[in-house]
Formats: sequence, structure tokens, C-alpha cells
Amino acid sequence: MPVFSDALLAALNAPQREAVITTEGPLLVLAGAGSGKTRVITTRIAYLIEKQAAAPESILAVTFTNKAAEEMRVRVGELVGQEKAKKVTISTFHSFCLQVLRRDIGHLGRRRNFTIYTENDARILLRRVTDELGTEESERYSPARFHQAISLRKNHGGKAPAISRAVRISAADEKYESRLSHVYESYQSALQAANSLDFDDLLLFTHELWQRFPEVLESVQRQFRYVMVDEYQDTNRLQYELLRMLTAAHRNLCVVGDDDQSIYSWRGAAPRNILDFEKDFSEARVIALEQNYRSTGVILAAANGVIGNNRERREKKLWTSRGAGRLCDLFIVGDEEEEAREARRWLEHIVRSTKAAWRDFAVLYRSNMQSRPFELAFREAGIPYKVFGGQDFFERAEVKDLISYLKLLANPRDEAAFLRIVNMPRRGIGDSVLHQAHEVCRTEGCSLSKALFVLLERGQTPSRSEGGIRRFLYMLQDFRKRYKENGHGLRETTEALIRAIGYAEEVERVSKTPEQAQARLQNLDVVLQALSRYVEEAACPSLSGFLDQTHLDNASMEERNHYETDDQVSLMTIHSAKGLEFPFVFIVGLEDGCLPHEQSMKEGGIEEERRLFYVALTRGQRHVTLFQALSRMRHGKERECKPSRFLTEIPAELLRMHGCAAPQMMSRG
DNA sequence: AGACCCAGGTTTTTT
DNA sequence: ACCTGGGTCT
Repeated sequence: MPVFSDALLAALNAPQREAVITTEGPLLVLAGAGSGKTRVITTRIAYLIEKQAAAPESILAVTFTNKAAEEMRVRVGELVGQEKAKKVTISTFHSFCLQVLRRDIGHLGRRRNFTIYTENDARILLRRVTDELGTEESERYSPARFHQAISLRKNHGGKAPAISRAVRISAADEKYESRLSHVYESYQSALQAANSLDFDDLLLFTHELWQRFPEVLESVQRQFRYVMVDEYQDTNRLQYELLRMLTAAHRNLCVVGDDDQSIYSWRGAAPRNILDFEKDFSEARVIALEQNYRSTGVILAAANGVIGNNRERREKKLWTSRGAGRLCDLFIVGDEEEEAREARRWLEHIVRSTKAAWRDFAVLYRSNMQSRPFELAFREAGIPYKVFGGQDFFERAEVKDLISYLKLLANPRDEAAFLRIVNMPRRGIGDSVLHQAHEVCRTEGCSLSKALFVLLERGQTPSRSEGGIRRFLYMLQDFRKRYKENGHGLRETTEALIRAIGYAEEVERVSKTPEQAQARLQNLDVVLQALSRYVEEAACPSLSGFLDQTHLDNASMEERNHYETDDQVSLMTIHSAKGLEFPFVFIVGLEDGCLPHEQSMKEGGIEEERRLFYVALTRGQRHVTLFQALSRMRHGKERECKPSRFLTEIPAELLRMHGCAAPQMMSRG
């Protein structure tokens, strides 16, 4: 087993070392892009354990994504060994809160077997709720929009925030605010009736629990003596509040972040948290990590030049001891198709002259729809590529169906799950029966399936659907028992379930082509495989445990590390590139309206757009290439484009310009 | 239940 | 221009 050695400390630069050995009291680490922040956090954890004799169980490290948590766990394991690393709590805010609630939500008068509502479930519920509240609300505002607004509200600690930029509502929509409160309330009651919590509730209920039951908070405080937070610039108000409560007793809170990389304020992140840290923790130490180990001097100079134009920031400048490197290339092209063709040719040129692999390249864009031309151009040229962040696995209908079955079995009151699968496959249970069932629910305060049972007993169901209802209810009862009795047989039980409901036949019937049916059945298989994997890995496997993991970790379904092993060019949005690095980065669509994006300029978010560009630039290790088009299709029409204002913020001597030929001149072969 | 049509919207995305 | 989703008609 590896032992913490002083060589580890010696290998750090001075501020990094400082951050590692400052273990007591509040600490803010301003970690510039590529400054070795993960290394600092993991070394700090190792230092606490090996040098300060802190119990691994007393350390909590919070990240924003499961991927980041996973990576951190691996790296801590390399430093202190698996045994100890396993005892450190490294998780996302949401899974940490879920753990708390699974144990103690009873205090709040809620059941412990609640299910988690996804975005989709929330919309289903909101559609029903707004329909019932009357037509006015549901006519004008989509469930998605309501949910976005509700989510923002929850993340501000239940208080109404100023009308957010993220929810685009005009001045004419003033009454929207009062409607919103109404919808919010009804939505919460509906969630409660469904014995469910949405993602934001995981945080919100934890907050409430700690506030109302100090003894619960105290026990958590006692356990975690050392708390660390990664990507602190992405915390929202509610998360900050949780951290404050959690560390109130010992104030051993170490937050690591970079205000210049805050690109999620549109979804509730409060970058002020990082700017105001010393206000809230007056005794805080602040350490800036400015030495960059990732990029060339040219790339850093360009990035510094750009970000220096922001006013709302902590002054810092990245530097490197490495050489200047190659100038940034800027291609000016006619339109998005030429952009893709030029990028393809330039990429092939670099590959020829440097022997780089495909995986060394990333094409970064502002919005997902920009990927199309590149996909076509690359496919044509036989360049392997992977588009990140397309349609989610969970968005596939058959996956949603199967998961809904599982959710309903784990939580009989789950309304969204019930509504999704009650007539899938068809059982002749139509709107009128469901309407009656809703009525029964309201009067009896029971679940929808119980309501169906009541209707059956009263003989109020149409004879046509009676058999279907009976079989449906029997199936639920049967499988609920089977899942409960056999945690290790999750996969087998689920296979039996699929057979029992005749789902494969339904898929075949509904699919247009045999290939489509095949693909859908394969998706079901992925879920089954995930079940097997879960049973293997879990200490005490259960259906609800599987669902928790599934809901909080998108990647749990995918074959792991798939993309890292394949030699492919990465196509992704700048947002999803955060935290990654590539030897060669292409940033495309550098036009006013595209980057910065038109919408966000209107909303006054120019500084966040600039940070976005900054993030894009600092992904590059060896070389960055920029692309600007003179015209681009927007809303279906060809539109002239001005160059991005950010281009002029890059010192001109760092740029090498390439041709501005007329489109027809550029096309060849 | 399924096909068809029209309206609306179209930045970024995790949990 | 294009896709999604909801509503309507058969």
C-alpha cells in the first residue's frame, strides 16, 4: 500500500503546497484553469489522513458530477490505498443529500421509500396539475417552463428570486409570478401524494431537515470534520446554505473553484458565492493557483487577454514556465458548411504534420445544433468522431417505460410512473377510467393503483377494461413481492417482468422496422446489464438502490470509459468540455450572435459568454484554432454575421489569419 | 388507437 | 427550416 511521502509535497509548487497543508479553518483556493486543482484536493485528502491522522470517515468531498467524484476517488485511492479511500465520502451534493434523507426523512413526516422524479416525471405531473388549476396557466406556459421556474425558486432556498434571466418572461407576463406560486404549491402537494422528490427537493428537504431537527444536523456535523468542495463557482444559494450549516461548528471548509469558469449561472449557480467567500468566513485563507501546467504561453496570453475584459472577477493571471508555442490560427470562412470543410482539411493537415491521433482533437461549439456540418464533413472524410451530449439514454421511450415499471413497483404512489405505463402495453385502461381513479385518489387519499382496485370492487369499471385492470393489479402485487424477497435476483425478476407484461411483443408491434425493434430491445438489454452490474457491486442490492443510482448517475447505464479508449475526434459544446483538455482545440462559430450568443446578450449575460470563450481557449494544450463564418443559417434563414467581439480581445500578435476567400473559390474537390 | 396537422420553439445541462 | 408535442379527426 502506498504511503504518503514528503516527496508528494515537494512535487507541488508553493501555493499548491500551502493549500494542502492548510487543513484547519475556512480556505478558498482560487484555482485557475489547468493549475492542478484536482491534484491539490486529492493530495490534501491524503495529507489529512496520513499526516494529520484524520479518520477517512471524517472527510467529505463534494463534487458536481459523478464523473468528477469517480475520478477523485480513484486518485485518492492511488495515494492512500483503496481501503482508506473507500471510507472517504466523495459524492455529489445530490447523492449526499439522498443518503441523509433515506435515513432521516421520516422526521419530516415523509416515507423513506420515496422515488426520485426526473425532469420528465416532473413535467408529466405539472401537466396534470396545471390542467386542473384551470386553462389559463396551462395555455400560456409549458410544464417545462414552470418546472424551470420552480427549480430556480427551490435553489434559492424556497424564496422567490428576482425573475431570472433563465426564465424568459416578458414584462407583459407579470401575472405569471402569482400563478407560479399557485402552481408551485400544487406541484409540491402532488409530489407529496406521489411520495416523490424531484432533484431540487433532495437539497431542499435536507435543508429543512437540518433546520428543524438540530440533532440530525449535529450528528452529521460530528461525523464530517473536514469538508471540501470542488467547482465551488457552480454552487447555488441552497448548496451554499447546506455547506454553511454543515461546517458551522468547526468551520473546516475548503472550497476550490475559479470564478472565471463559472458558466452555469443560467441554471441557478451563484458565482457570488466565490466572490463573497471572505465576507461569510472572515477568517478565511485565500490561496490563488496561477501557474498553469496545461497550455502554451500563447494560449494563456490569449485567454488572459479575453478574460481581462470582465469586471466581476477576482484578478488573476495564468502563467506557464513552458514555451510560447504556436500562434492561434484564425480561419475566416463563408458559412457553416465551409467551416466544417476547412476544419476537416486543417485537422487532416495537423495529423499529417504532427502524427497526432484523432483523440487529440476537439471541436467546441456554443450550441448542439452546430455539430451537424462537422458530422457530415467528418463522415465523408472517414474521420472517426464522437458527438457528446446528444439524446440521453433515458429519453428513449422503452427505457422510460421499463424504468417507470420499476419505479412504480418500488413506490406504489408514484403517479408519473403509473400514468406512463398503466396502458403500455395496452390494457384497455383509457382516460375515463383514469379520471375516475383520480377522483378516488382525491377522496380516499390513496394511490392510483389502489383506486383502480376500489373501482373494481364497486363495479364501476367498464367491462371492457375489467380484465386488463385485474391483470395489471395482479402483476403489480406479484412483482412487488418478488422484488422485495430477492435483492440479488434483480435482473432475473426484471426479465420475468418484461415477459409477464409482453413488452417485447409490444415493442415489435409498435416498431416500424425490424431494425428499430432490434435497437429498442437492445436498449432494454442495457438496462438489464446495468442491473447485473449493480447487483455485483452493491453491498446490499435492492430495487430502490438501483433506481437511486440510475437517477443520480447518468453514466451508470453506459458502458464505462467507452469514449476514452476509442480514437475519435470529440465534438461537444463548450459547456460539456469544462474540466477536459485536448492537445488541439478548434473553437468554431466565432460570430456575434453565436458566441456570444444572441439570447444571452439580450439578457445582459455578456460576461458569462466571455467566460465561456475563456473556458474554450483554456481547454487547449498545444494549439488552438478559431473559425469565424461570414454568414450562417439562423432560424432557417441565411444571415450575415459580424465577427465575435471576443476575437478583438485576443492580442492581434497572437493570431495568424487565414484567407477570406469567396465561398466558391474555397470549394475544391 | 393511430394518422395527420398545426403551432411553437429553437443556448448552454446535472442531478 | 425543422423538430416536438398536443390536439383532432377517423
